[in-house]
Amino acid sequence: MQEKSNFFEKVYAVAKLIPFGRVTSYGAIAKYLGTPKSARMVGWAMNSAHGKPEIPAHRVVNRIGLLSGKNNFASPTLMEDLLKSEGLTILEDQIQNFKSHYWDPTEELHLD
DNA sequence: GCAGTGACGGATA
DNA sequence: GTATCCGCCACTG
Repeated sequence: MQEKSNFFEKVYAVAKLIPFGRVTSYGAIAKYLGTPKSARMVGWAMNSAHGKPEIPAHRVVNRIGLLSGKNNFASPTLMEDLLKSEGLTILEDQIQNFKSHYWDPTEELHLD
């Protein structure tokens, strides 16, 4: 099948590469795709990721580690619950020590 | 077909 | 340092 949006496919690919206990930001993925300004589209892509359980959308948060999309999950507490299960600390819908768990695809994947 | 909106982010005032 | 605007691409109304 022809992918209507290659952008989404890339987002999914990166999201699935996020290691356990790590998190990244929409902008980081967008940047990896070469369109750092399209961070919104990354979030939109994650919205489509609902039908793709292999995509850890809960590991994708905004730039400050805020669970901005938790409301979009099956349950608003599912996102933080999953993150907590990965050893992360969530306080007021925000990842504590987010920077330490931050996973940048442009660095970890060694952009070639 | 046009306009508005969206799980964001950076820039400008 | 805080507040507001614009831009990005895709989807819905």
